[in-house]
Amino acid sequence: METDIESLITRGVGTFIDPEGSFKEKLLKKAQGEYPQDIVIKLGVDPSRPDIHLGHAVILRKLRQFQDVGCKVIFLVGDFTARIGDPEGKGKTRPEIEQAEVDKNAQTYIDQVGKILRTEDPKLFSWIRNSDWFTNITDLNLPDDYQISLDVTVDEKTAKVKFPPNSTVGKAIVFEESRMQKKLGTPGIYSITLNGLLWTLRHFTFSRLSDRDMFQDRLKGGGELYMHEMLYPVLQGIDSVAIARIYGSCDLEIGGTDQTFNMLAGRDAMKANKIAPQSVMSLEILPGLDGTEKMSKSSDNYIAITDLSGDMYGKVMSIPDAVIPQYFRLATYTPDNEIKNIEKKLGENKENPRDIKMRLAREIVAIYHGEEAAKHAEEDFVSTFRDKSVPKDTQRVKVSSGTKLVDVVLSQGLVESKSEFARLIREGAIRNAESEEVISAPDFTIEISQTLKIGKRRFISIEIL
RNA sequence: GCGUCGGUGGUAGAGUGGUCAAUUACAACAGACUGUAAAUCUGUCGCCUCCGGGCUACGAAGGUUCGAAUCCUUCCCGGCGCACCA
Repeated sequence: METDIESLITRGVGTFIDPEGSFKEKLLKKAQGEYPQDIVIKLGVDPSRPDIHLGHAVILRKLRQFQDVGCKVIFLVGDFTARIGDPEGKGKTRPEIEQAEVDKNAQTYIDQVGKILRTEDPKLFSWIRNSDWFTNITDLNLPDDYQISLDVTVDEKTAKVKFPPNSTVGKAIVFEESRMQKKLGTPGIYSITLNGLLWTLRHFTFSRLSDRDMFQDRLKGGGELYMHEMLYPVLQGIDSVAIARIYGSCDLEIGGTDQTFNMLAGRDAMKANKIAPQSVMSLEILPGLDGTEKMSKSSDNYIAITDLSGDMYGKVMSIPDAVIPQYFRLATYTPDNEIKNIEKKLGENKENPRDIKMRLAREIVAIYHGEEAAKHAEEDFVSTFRDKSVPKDTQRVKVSSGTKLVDVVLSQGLVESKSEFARLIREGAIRNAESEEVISAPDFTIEISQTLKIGKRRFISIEIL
């Protein structure tokens, strides 16, 4: 058990800040069933993230391991901070509507996360938005047609009383009803006021906040640094305070290495509010498919955890050999000594790196789609790319005889335009999958059922009605 | 607010009246090769086409001109400098 815990706090970890050693101690006790309180671990998440990829998964998988020891994971949806950070600066807040939106996003997010984390058990998982304590009654601005009513009982008779949405009472009702903390059954509602914010700010200094590398780079480059950007770390810190108030404690915050500064600010904010400061764990960043850039949606070099098993397998196979060990370390559950072994093999050039990568791909697919799917994906990959035959899950379409190939392929979304089709024809990229016979006629029509191949990875099996 | 420099295709970034669907690099796609969708080399890379050409596009809207990404006007957005306020 001790070694598991050790691996839990070292593997793939960039920095682990636990000055009092208290977190590790709690963890060890928890593992032995001797720590009755919750160990609360915070992860800040973006309110608008539809696609979770393996980069996020590094953190999620770590969290899952913490859950397995019995820790409670809190997703902190930074909807408020995202809103003020928004350069569009939509000052008006329409909480009910936005919250419905945020809730929906959070739900799809949590659904995806459910592949990794245990999200069903309230003892092990919970989530909350930070607008819950950062938004005040006066921030509300409700649409005029919004219906607000309250059951009022007088002399044992109950009636629904309607209120104008932007009246004080109307806002108060919405405010009260939209508190997530209330649903979590917390004893009191924690809310941050200007007073509270300033109190916390007394413990921060300008030099420390502007010390952040990112800020320094910008200042040196003659760029601007806005006040609200400087306050970001403080607000995130206050989130930790809020979590501690709502859930009893906030023992650890986890994030990517790029979040280290912000997470450390949380410690200061907590100390300022006389709360035991959280420990901080930052995890190594997983490189993307190109092997150099950080895996991210904007670089389009990511493997989404919702990717189909075949795509996922193929994408893993496309990573450069150099990052194989990193992927094993960060994206699989392969034991550490096993990884050392793999690194050794790669270094000695004894085993074909392709085979090692295939194992990597298989393990990664298995995490998200199961062993069975991983096996299938591998078989498909081998047959498609090594033996150059048709994959099993080829897209199928039925057309009547005489239909133009362009139309089929276009309507099936295999090419984006007729121009692209013409190009592919010119390049000799379209061929019969079995006979390898190249189709070179731009106006080729479908007369018999056949399976066609466009390039290396696009397949379509066409059947005559 | 004043001044100044900018806003170009998926991204970066040339182009400053016709030869511009727009140099180049990256990304992407295809072909060859291979150990894989790696690397490398070659090609393609707005849309439509009866393959003659047509249409749409260089922040937005107008204008000048035979002709505008390129010149003018207004507007929107961004960088930088200065000032005002505190």
